[in-house]
Amino acid sequence: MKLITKQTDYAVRALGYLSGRGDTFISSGEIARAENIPASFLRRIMQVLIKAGIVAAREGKNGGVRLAVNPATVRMIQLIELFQGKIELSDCMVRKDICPNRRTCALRTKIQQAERRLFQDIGKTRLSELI
Amino acid sequence: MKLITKQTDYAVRALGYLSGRGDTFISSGEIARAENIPASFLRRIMQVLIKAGIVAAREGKNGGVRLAVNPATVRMIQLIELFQGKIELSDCMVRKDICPNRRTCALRTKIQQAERRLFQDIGKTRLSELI
DNA sequence: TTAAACTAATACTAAAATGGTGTCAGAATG
DNA sequence: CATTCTGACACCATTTTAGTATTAGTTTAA
Repeated sequence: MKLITKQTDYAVRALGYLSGRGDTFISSGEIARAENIPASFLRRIMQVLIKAGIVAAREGKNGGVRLAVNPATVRMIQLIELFQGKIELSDCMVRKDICPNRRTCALRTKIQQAERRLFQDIGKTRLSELI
Repeated sequence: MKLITKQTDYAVRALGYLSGRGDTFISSGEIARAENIPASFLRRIMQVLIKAGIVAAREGKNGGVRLAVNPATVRMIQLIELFQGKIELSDCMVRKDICPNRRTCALRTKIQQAERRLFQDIGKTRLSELI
């Protein structure tokens, strides 16, 4: 059971790398080499970050990517949801039909409690705190 | 992203059912019907619980399963690890070679914090609290 | 003005995890 | 001895995750 997939992990590392490089555009290739991430995989990851507005891209030679926001405004929960989808915990919260005694399902309550905590802990952590 | 898979979910529901039935042996089939769980799937799940010593089985006609331990001693973390494996969070904690700057990896620290909390919240929850 | 170094977009494949089924054997019971 | 169970697996389908590749288009610099 993994809480953080490679995509999220790679994204954090790439963003960390970028945050140390100011305003200059860095190529995905350079990041991939430096952080030991498969290059084409990282490119796809970058495109997600670009569409999310977290990094900005510049095409062409000497192009690349750079942070588009202050690292203090990027939260782990945003990255996790971007690459792993919303935290669902268990189907019984999503597909309400499958749990016969849903109303009194105590597991559900417990799990929701845990969810709230998880949001507090890794969720609200800012990218700036990681670098 | 899911914290609880169906196997774990089914296991909890089955154990909940058993906990209301005292010392008599109940067939997997009956539990499956009552809790709306695919029968053969539940059978496989029960075998795991049996091997883990959480339920005891009796073969043959009028056989079945029953709780082998006090529900208060069964913790969610045990069930999660049984069916979903240990909580690993990210590879950078497991395969120490892949993260180049592991020593100062701040994500690692944060994630470990979250892990501890997660253990407290759903992990240490007792089966008896869920039923 | 063209080659080189980039991103954009997306299709594709491989591997692993998850969810679910089926079967054959053997034990207990009535 | 037929029925109702578990034991022990092998098998399959689907989804998720990881990773590769390809074609097109943009920018720059020689």
